[in-house]
Order: sequence, then structure tokens, then C-alpha cells
Amino acid sequence: MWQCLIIEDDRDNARYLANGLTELGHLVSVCGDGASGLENAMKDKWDIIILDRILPNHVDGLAILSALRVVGKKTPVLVLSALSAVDDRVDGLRAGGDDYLVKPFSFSELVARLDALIRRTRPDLDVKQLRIADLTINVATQKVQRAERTISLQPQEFRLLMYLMLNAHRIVTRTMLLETIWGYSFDPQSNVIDVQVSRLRRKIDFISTTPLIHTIRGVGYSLSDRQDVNAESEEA
Amino acid sequence: MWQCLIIEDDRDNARYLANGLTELGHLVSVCGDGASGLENAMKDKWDIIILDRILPNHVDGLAILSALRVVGKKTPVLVLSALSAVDDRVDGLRAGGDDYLVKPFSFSELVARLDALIRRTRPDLDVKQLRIADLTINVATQKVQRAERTISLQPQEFRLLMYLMLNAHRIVTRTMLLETIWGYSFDPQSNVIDVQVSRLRRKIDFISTTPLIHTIRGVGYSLSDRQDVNAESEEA
DNA sequence: GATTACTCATACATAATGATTCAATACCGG
DNA sequence: CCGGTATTGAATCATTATGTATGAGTAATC
Repeated sequence: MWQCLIIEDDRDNARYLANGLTELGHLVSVCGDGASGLENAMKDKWDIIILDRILPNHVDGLAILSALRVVGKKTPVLVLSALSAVDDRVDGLRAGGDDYLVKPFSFSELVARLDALIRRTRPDLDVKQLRIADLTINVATQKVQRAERTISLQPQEFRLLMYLMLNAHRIVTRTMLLETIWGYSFDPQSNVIDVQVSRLRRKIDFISTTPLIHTIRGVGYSLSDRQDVNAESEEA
Repeated sequence: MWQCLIIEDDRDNARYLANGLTELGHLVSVCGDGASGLENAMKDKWDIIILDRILPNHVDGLAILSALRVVGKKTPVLVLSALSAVDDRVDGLRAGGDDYLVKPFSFSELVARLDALIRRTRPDLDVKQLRIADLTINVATQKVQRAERTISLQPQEFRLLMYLMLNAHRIVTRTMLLETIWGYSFDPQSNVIDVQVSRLRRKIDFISTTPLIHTIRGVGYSLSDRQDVNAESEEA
């Protein structure tokens, strides 16, 4: 599960990629032009960037890439391009690209490349399965099991659970959840979080005697099977 | 854990930031306009100031920043702005800003910047855990322990204890508490402090033989395990 | 040693927060 | 374009946290 930025002017293609990657459980943002693309690419939160080489106003995507490398950003970048000549590929890699994929490509090939890139640069994110107590989730198949029982989760519920598991034994604040799972950078003044947590609880916690999702009042939630971590909400 | 002043006219955004930072265990105050912002910024108690560049009545936030630097205040300032041009950033830094963040930004990015700034300017505050005698609090997990026993605290109690620990062996006056923990700048003519201290005592002091919270009659309280500091209230 | 000012502890009231249910909207696949 | 499903938001209910009031307790002062 990683955070991914797509810089691509072709709306349809961008949405196609974003959908596909979201379905696989990743968190995706899209930039349609070079200016906002560069600005966003500078941020450190991305685990990987997918960069289309041909951008509007005759901006070469490689310019963005170069700018990124000049200021020392090491974020792995996969360059997409219709240009297939050997020289073009060399240009792409020389500008600081980590991989180069020629259009048209199959979605599964893109995923394979991204996976490989992530495995190389951020092995910590290359998680196929998460486990805590008797709860297991398989990121690849999106299958969830609690005590041998298979549970089916909605996409949003799955993302929520995955994020909680990635931060197990730590406190996940409401603000972090809004930002990561819902993509909000403001307070929606609604109880979306409460509702989703409630639904998730019903599916994974109510079938067991030991709850894993703990409420930290006024702060957020924590996923844990250790007593001490959640003591403040449990003990008297 | 630090004390932070937010000078930002956009109520919603200010509240969003304040919430997020409070969830992370910091002590936050908000100023909605330039005048009160400058007045407050002058105080030495802030570990960091978040300053929005665009304030009402066409006041440039940078004016506040300059004024602050002119009188020699060194408090680190992070400038927020919708202006992203290079010149604008340079202006921000030249006016004495320690960092410059362009809107829109993600909350986690803000936190990352603040953390970095604190680490650079106030390494002593980059504390994840506080300890005094056999009492430990972990700011990240908001976990409190006294003599191996885990203790559950309410949010307000936690903030109170955290503040006392940050000022361990020193006297914390009632006025300081009202201002920092309750955000009051006046005397509420009530016994809130007494009640909270009482509750806190029951939880952290009554389970041990050596009390840590000491009353300084007519002044306030002090958290300490050293005898001499509290001599005036202990000895005859 | 009595008086006074301050502090402490408990019980209670009110406010704030979170959980749950349900209805409405948005989204997706056919 | 339609029908089913997922997500959201409003309303209600339950729980928990915080503040107020009161009387008891404690140290300082005379």
C-alpha cells in the first residue's frame, strides 16, 4: 500500500490508472498539468510518482523530473511515454527516472513495474499481508480473516482497516484518517469516521470476544491487542 | 510536545489545524487577526508560531513577523501562504520566517515541517517521553505509567500532567495553568484547577507512597520528587 | 488556640463526544 | 438507462468528561 502521484494530462487515462491503483488498495492523487505536478511532486509524502512525458503547453515531463532531482528529491519516478526510441529511453533514465514504460502498455505491466520499483526503493511498504492477533488481511487479494472466518469488507472499510493495521499499536488521529482515507484537508463537520469505524467494528470486532479497535476519546483510534497501549481507554 | 500559536483568520482552517495538533498532544492557541496575533506572538511561551500570510484588513502577515524580529524575538515561525512564486517565498524567509509552506498543503506535511523546525531550534522539546521518578508519560501513545502500573487519564488531566512534567521542579502558577490548559486569560472565579488537580492526584499520587504533586499555597503547584524544591511547603 | 484564607474531595449537573441506526445520495456494472 | 450497492449525512441515543457547588480539611496569622 503506497501513496502515489500521477502527473498526466490525458484525463481519461489518468482516471483509468487512478481507478486501477485504488482498487489495488493504494492511495492515488492526480495532477493534470506540469505546474501543479511539479509543485506536488516536491512533497515528500509520495512513495512513487508516475510521470507522463508529454504534458500540455509543450512541457516535457522530463523537465519536472530534472527539477525534482536537482533539489535532491529521491522519490522513485516511473516515466510513461509514447516515445519508444532507445535514445528517448536513455533521456528518461538520465533525467533521473527509475523506470521507463512505453505506451501503449497493459495495466498489469505498469503494476509489475511499480511493484518492482517499490520493492527496490521502499521495501518497508512491500507488504503483502498484515497480521495482528487473529486478524489477517491480505493486501493483494483484499481478503480479511478473523479467527479463521473470512470477512468481506467494502473498499472504504478495507482501506480504513489497512491503515489502522499499518499503524498498529499506535494512535491514529481523526485528522490523519480524514486526510489519508478520505483525502480531506478540512473538517467535513460530519461523522463519516464514526460511521465507518462503527461498520468496521461490527464486521471484525463483534465476532470475537477481544476487541481490537480502541477509541481514544478526543483523539482518534488505535488498533491493538496489547493491553497497555490502550489502557487509558480501558482501565478505570 | 510544544506550545504553538496559530495566527490565521480563516476560522475553519485554524480550527482544523488546532484540532489536528491537539490530537497529537500539543498545546495550541489561535489568533484570528493581526493585532491580537502580534500581541500574543510577543510572548515568550510559544515554542513555535504558525503564521498565515494573508490576514484581514490587508495586513500582510510578514509585517507581524518583521515586527517580531525587530524586537529580537527568536521564536521559530512557519509561514503559510497561497502565494507560491519564488519571490514570495524569498520574501517570507527574508522577513525572518524559518520555513514557508504553500497552500494547499497536507496536514501531515505541516506536521513534518513543524517537527523538523522544532528539532532544529529546540531539540530539548523533541521529546516523545517524559519521566520523573517512577512516573512516565509517552506523548505519542498518550500512555501514563506510575511504578509499572498503567494509568488512564482524561484528556484534560493528561494535558495538565504533561504541562506539569514539562515544568518539573519548577513552580507552575494558577494563572499559567488557566492560560495554558484552559485558554483563559482571566480568573473564571471557579475551582476548576483544584478539581482537576484533585482528580489527577487521585490517579497518579494515591497509588504511591511518595507524592509528586506539591501544593504551593497561594501560588500554584509543582511537580517534583526532590525535597528542596518544595521545601517551602513541606518543611515547618 | 481561635480565626481566617485557602485548598481539597465528593456529589451532582451539564456539556461534549462517540456509537448506532436509518434514509438519501452517489456510484458502478450491466 | 436502469437496478443494485456503497457511502454519506442527519438524527437519536448512550456514554464520558468537565465544571460547579458545597462542606470538610489544613495551614498560616494573630
